[in-house]
Amino acid sequence: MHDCRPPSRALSRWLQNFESDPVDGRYGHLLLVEKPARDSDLGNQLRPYFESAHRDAREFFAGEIGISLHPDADEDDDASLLYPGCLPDTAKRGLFGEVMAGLVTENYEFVGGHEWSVPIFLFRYHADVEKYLFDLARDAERERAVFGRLGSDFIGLKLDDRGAVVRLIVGEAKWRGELSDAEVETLMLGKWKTNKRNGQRTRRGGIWAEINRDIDVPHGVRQLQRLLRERDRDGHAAAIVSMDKALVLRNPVPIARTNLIMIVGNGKAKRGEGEALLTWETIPEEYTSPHDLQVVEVILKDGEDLIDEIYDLLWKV
DNA sequence: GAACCGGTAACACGGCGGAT
DNA sequence: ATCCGCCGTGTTACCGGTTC
Repeated sequence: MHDCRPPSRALSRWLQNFESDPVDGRYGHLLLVEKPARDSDLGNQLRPYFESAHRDAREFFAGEIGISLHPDADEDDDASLLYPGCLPDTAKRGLFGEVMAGLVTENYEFVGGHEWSVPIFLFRYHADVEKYLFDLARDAERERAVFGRLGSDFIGLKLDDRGAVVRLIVGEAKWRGELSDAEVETLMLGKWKTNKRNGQRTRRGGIWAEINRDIDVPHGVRQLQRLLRERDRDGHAAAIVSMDKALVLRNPVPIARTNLIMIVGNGKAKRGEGEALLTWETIPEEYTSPHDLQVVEVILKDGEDLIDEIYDLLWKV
């Protein structure tokens, strides 16, 4: 289980927050900007949280692929094959965004003031990672791109005092090396596509489209429930039951939901002080879902260096 | 019904050319 | 010279349509 508290003090030293009042009680916007001087020890301060977030998947993949996690396993080579450090850079960037989504959810106050908990991360369901690791373990030369996780990137829960789930937070996390205006627009609205027949250009996909059409109880909830059942059946008995009620096909019991959009990356060169990527004064007009919306933007400088540093540190002595 | 083709989806980076 | 917008690259899986 994921049991590491977010490193609050490290976060407040690292990031400056620009918080704005919720709009209509249902839209929250939080801008987090990296402060000029990054603490040289920051990687170490974030490391326990990242290890906690990836622990389930690491154990799971090691078992599936047939690699021992034991330190004196006598096969030093195995260390280089271990999740998540062995993944290609692009995959690590994506993972970083997803872990950060959990980190900010647990650490900052979001729209509605709910208290969120992230019992476990869903990284083991990153099906293509498993295949990548399997191939890599048998052919060290093997290098290729890793296909992204399908479905929602991140699920968090709000539990009542009996431990039942009363609200979900469903997150979509994106990393981009350069958060230019065009890049953000593409991210939110989708890529330009040209219709071959009439030559018309339209945008397709994007975060807005994805989040607007997402089903109320996404597949990630089933995955989360399976994980809880396997890892901590007794500790989360009430949560498992309440998720069952929401997941049945006939007459499901609805669970309130908050959507989270998490954009993390390097700021564009000509970024103004406190400048946000998305509007915060009003609910973005592209958003049509009835659920509450929380946007978090994390603006870094040379974020790749930090990501590489963190993932190099994980599970190293 | 099986086998094939092309297109789309998801993830992110790299490079080109034009604008500042 | 630098920044920015746009398009192409690589990967797996699944969709619909066409052909045998």
